[in-house]
Amino acid sequence: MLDIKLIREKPDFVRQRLATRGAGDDARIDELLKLDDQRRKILAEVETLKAQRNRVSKEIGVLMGQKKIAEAEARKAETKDLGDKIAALDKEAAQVEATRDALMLQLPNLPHESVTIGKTAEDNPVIRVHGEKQNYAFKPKSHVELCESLKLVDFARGAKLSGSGFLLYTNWGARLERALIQFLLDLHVGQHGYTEVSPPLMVGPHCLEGVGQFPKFKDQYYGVAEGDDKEKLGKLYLVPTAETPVANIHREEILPEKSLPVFYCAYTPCFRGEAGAAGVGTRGMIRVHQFDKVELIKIVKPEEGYGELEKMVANAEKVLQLLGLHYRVIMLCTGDMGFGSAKTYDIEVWAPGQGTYLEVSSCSNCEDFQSRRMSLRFKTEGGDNKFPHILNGSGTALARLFVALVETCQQADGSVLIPEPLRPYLKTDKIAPAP
RNA sequence: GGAGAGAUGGCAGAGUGGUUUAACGCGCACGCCUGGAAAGCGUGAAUACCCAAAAGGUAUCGGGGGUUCGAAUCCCCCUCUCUCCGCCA
Repeated sequence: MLDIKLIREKPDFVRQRLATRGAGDDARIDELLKLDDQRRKILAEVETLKAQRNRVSKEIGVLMGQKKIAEAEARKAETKDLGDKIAALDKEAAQVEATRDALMLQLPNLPHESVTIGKTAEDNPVIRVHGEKQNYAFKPKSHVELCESLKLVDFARGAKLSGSGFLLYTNWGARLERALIQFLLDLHVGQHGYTEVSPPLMVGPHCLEGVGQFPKFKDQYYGVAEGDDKEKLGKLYLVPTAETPVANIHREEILPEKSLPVFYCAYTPCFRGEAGAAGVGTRGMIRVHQFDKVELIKIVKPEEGYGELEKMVANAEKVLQLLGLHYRVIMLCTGDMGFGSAKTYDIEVWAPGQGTYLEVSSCSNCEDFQSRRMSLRFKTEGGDNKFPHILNGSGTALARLFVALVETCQQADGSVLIPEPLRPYLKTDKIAPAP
């Protein structure tokens, strides 16, 4: 959520920054300014009336204490209609405020000034490249072939259970997935200073709203567990990413300044509807409805936000470096960035069997956009309350890391050679076809 | 799932319709006192919003609604916590 004061004071600046995303939000800014003005006028009026009522009520109390009943009754009659006026204005103010707030929730974050202006993914600049595409003495197979021949994933039976886009990992495939999760958690917790958390996999709508996934992308997520009484319990949603529960851990809190920065690391499965997305339903593991991910979250002071973003990207890159995978880091241009982000880097790993780069990590600084939405603040030593920057990054997404790993490490004989750092976790150095 | 109890400031805890402007205490910050500290004394200290600012005002006693001139207090609904029973990985 943007700062209403910023919109009030610098509407042209806000309009101009929003325009770099490619959406015309001018009408909405105008509407917001109008509603904001209305609300303030009503408030000024109703608060004056309330002050008057409070004063009279107190006087009546004093008269009652002095047993001057007749006088008290007279004052009561005098102020009888004050309450009706107040109730009407209160209602009006609440309506205007609700409309204003609903509109506020729909406005995306302002891109940071360092972000490249652009429209689509083609405008995303490549920031750096690590390693290079390997040469194979044979034609590298796709992960689908490798998974079938090595019996790592049973695509057909996964689809039988839950439809296309759901994976049944089997035998060494299941073990590789588990080994990767463990490897990633140990790396970030042991080497990079994150604290591991294991959050609920279902969250209320307020958490999705807090990180900016609601209200705009409501049909992307799986709603479940409506409970006995739908009206009563409301809906819970399967987490689309660990960011949703973990970034919300300190919602509606005021943290002491000395408790910052907070670094969290969490493994969860991620559930996504992927409604209308290209590639769902095709074979393979590139785009699925459920995948595993290890997520990194940072809550930091505003002045540290962008420094910490660079470190977070480096933490995610370390994963690929240790596994010996070729990748590149790109910056998302203004038109391609997510709703809540002010600046985003994507890490794309090379998958030789696919002949493409796959996005395995997305690291964003949302600045105070999310902390405003969830009302998370910290108190400075000077006693001021401020909104911290909240950062999120994948470290990394698993299904695609799995793909890049088996495709990159495949051998001429059809086996997959396990990278050194992963061997203690998988307890083998090679996955070979059954004889 | 059943029964009961509860939710008040950083903590603890009074407060059953009107000087409550939320007592008393502990803890915290600052000041006085002191060689320095403790004790003692004094002052301050929540969150959001309105107002250009200051002064001031409004709201908030788990959340929402109601009664009333006036609600922490009375009524209704909800959420959460604790105890006991049942069920259960």
